[in-house]
Amino acid sequence: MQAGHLAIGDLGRQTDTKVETIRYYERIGLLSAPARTPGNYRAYTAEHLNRLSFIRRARDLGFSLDQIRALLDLSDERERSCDAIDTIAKQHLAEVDRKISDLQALRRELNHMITQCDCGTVADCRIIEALSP
Amino acid sequence: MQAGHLAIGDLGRQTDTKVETIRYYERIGLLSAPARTPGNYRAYTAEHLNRLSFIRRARDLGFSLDQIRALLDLSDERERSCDAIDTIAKQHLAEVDRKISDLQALRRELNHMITQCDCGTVADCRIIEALSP
DNA sequence: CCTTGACCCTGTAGTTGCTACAGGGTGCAT
DNA sequence: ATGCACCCTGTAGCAACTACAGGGTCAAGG
Repeated sequence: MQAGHLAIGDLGRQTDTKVETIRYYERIGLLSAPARTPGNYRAYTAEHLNRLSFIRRARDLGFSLDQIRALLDLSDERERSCDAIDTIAKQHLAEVDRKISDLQALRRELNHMITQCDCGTVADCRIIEALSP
Repeated sequence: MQAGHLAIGDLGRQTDTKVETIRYYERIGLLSAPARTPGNYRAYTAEHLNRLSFIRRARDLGFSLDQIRALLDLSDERERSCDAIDTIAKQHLAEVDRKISDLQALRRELNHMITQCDCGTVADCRIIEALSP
C-alpha cells in the first residue's frame, strides 16, 4: 500500500467498522469506490476516512442509511441553507422520542406482568395468563 | 368452511394479523398447520385462535419469535414451575431497559446538536460539524 | 527461494419479521 | 356462466449488515 493510502483493514480499524460493512457501503453507493493497487486491493484516501467516520457517527446516532445519504449530499453544498439538514435531524429526534415513549409504555406493562407472578407452577403463572386470551 | 372452523382470513381479522404473516408463522413452525378442507383451504380451530392471540400479544410486548416459541413450549407444561417463564420475561425487561437508556442518551446528543444549529448555511451548520471528524 | 500467515478479493446466502407480488384454484351469488 | 372475494404455492424484497467459501497477494522468516 502506497504512503497516504489505507488498506480496507486499516480503514476498518480506524473507524471501528467491519471490512464487510465497508464493502457493503461501497456496493450500495454510500462510500465511493476507491482506487485499486496493482494487486487489486482497495486503496483509501483521507477523504474516504472522513466520509466513513461521518457515516459511522451518524449511524451511532441512529440515522438510517437513507438519511445519511441525504446528509452527505447536503453537506457537500457548503453555501446552501442548512434548513434541510435541520429538518432531517428534527425528524429523527421525533422518531427517537416516539420510540422512547413506546418502549416506556411497554416497560410498564412488562413490569406489571412480572411483579404479579408468584413463581408457582405454570398453571397459575400470571405472565402466561396476561398473554393468554 | 365447516362450522367451528375458521378460514385464514377470518383468523387474520380476529387477531389483527395479515394472512401472509399467519402462513409465515406456520412455515417457521410457530403455529401448527391446521387441517385442510376438500378445496385445500386451511381450516383453523379455536385452539389456533388462542395460540395466535398469544403470539400477537407477546409480539406487541416486544418478545422475539424465539422467545415466544419458548414461552409457548413452557406454557404447555402446566405443572412445571414458572421460573423459566419469569426468566424470559425478566431478560426481556432488561433488554427494554437497556434500549430505553440507549435511546435517551442518543436523544440528549441529538437534541444538543439541533439546539446548537443557527440554521445559516451548510458551511457553518453545527449538525454537520458534530458529525464530521 | 520458498513457505507461512495475515491480509485482500468476489460472490452468495444468512439474519429478523414480516410483506408483496405472480400466477393460479375455489366457492358462492347473480 | 361469470364475476368477485377469497384461498393456494412459491419466490423475492425490505434494513443493515454478517458470514462464509474459495480463491489471490504480499511481506517476513528460514
